[in-house]
Amino acid sequence: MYALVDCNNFFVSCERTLDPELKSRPVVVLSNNDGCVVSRSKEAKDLGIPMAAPAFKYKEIFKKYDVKCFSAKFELYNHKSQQVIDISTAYVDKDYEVYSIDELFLDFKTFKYINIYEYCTKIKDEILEKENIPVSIGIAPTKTLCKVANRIVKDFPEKFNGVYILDTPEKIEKALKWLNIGDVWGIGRRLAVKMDENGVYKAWDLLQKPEMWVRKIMGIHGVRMVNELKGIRQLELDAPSPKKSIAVTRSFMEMLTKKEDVRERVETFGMYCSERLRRQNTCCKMVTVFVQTNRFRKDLPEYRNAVTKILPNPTNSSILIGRVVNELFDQIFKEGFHYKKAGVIVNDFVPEDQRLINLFEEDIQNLHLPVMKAMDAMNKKFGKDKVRLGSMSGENTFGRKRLSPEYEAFLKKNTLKEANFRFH
DNA sequence: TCTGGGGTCCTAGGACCC
DNA sequence: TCTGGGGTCCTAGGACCC
Repeated sequence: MYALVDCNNFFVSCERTLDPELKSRPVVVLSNNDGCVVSRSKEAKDLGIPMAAPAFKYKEIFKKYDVKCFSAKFELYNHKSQQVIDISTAYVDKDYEVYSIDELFLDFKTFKYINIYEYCTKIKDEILEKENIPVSIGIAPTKTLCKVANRIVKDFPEKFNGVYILDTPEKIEKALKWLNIGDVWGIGRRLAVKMDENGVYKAWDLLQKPEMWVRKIMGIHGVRMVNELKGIRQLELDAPSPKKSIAVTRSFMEMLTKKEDVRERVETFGMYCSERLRRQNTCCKMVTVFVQTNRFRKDLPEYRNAVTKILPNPTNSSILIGRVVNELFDQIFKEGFHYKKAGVIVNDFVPEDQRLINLFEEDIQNLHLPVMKAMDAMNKKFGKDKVRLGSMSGENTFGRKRLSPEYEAFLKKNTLKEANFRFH
């Protein structure tokens, strides 16, 4: 059996660990620029605030019901995430997969004589007691069914007390006849529409369709999904793997019109990409830069463009990537537009020590690397962006509201102790 | 006035090889 | 009139996830 440990409205729960007053009140966490709702407490969900709701459209509701709003604090969430991972994985040794910032799978294949339900209840209780984070645990023979079990826990809180196990064909059938097809893991908006058009409303209905049909409509994913729902394992635990692409992209609080302002932003994004490359000891062979205007402002001229360069030599030097970013930026920037968003994406990675060097180009990556690593070490010790390149302003042009005293204290305590995290 | 950010995988089609 | 057969690699776009 697998178990899926899933933190309940994770970012909101993290906020509640800083301020117990928030308990049982409506709380939401907002994205960058305080633009969208990205986490909602149960009370906020009950008010009808949807996921990804633009905050400005819900101002009235926030005010009327005194919904507490917070800007996202990723240092905190990553830290809490690691605590939850540490507690959970102590129960299974090596058989786990960190699936996202708030979810992990545990594998109980080597546990023959324990009561998994009781065991998971202990995990849940320990996380709540030590970290003050409520979690739901779904147990089942396949990952996809774990998702179903987890859903059941969340939808019937008074009935299942945080843990549910799908361990018999009868329970599985009942669950699949209950679950809407759109809520199956792997069915997104597009597929949900197609399913509806073909009379597939519940997860169970999908199992009644011929394999050829599933294959045609959904591809190989669909065939695997059906088997997983039947309890036949198709998805194993994935080992942690280095990333295949890294992106740093931001919307700006205010639209930018000056070329040099936008340039400063993309250069900074390039440096963050370089830092993350060095953190996993890889170099990239491709760099992409994009810029775009505000797609919601139909009254202003729209422009979006992106350009990619294949590097002569793989690198993770902030200086070299910065140069490329500059060059690409000059190619696509056009005067006369109001820019709202920009980003840098790097991909096509090779390990730092296995680079193939172009015969005809000078290779200066190795000259830069010691300086870069020294910079990284200092920033790790003294805090993000303390040592930076001259082209970075060191200021974020996106807004984050004033931080609470509890959070300032948290940051201070954790400056020297970088949370060991990995974005999914 | 105000609309997030960061990933992965699959597939079809084109370019190219012998 | 008749126009092979079998591959690989790359890319863009679409779908999904959190």
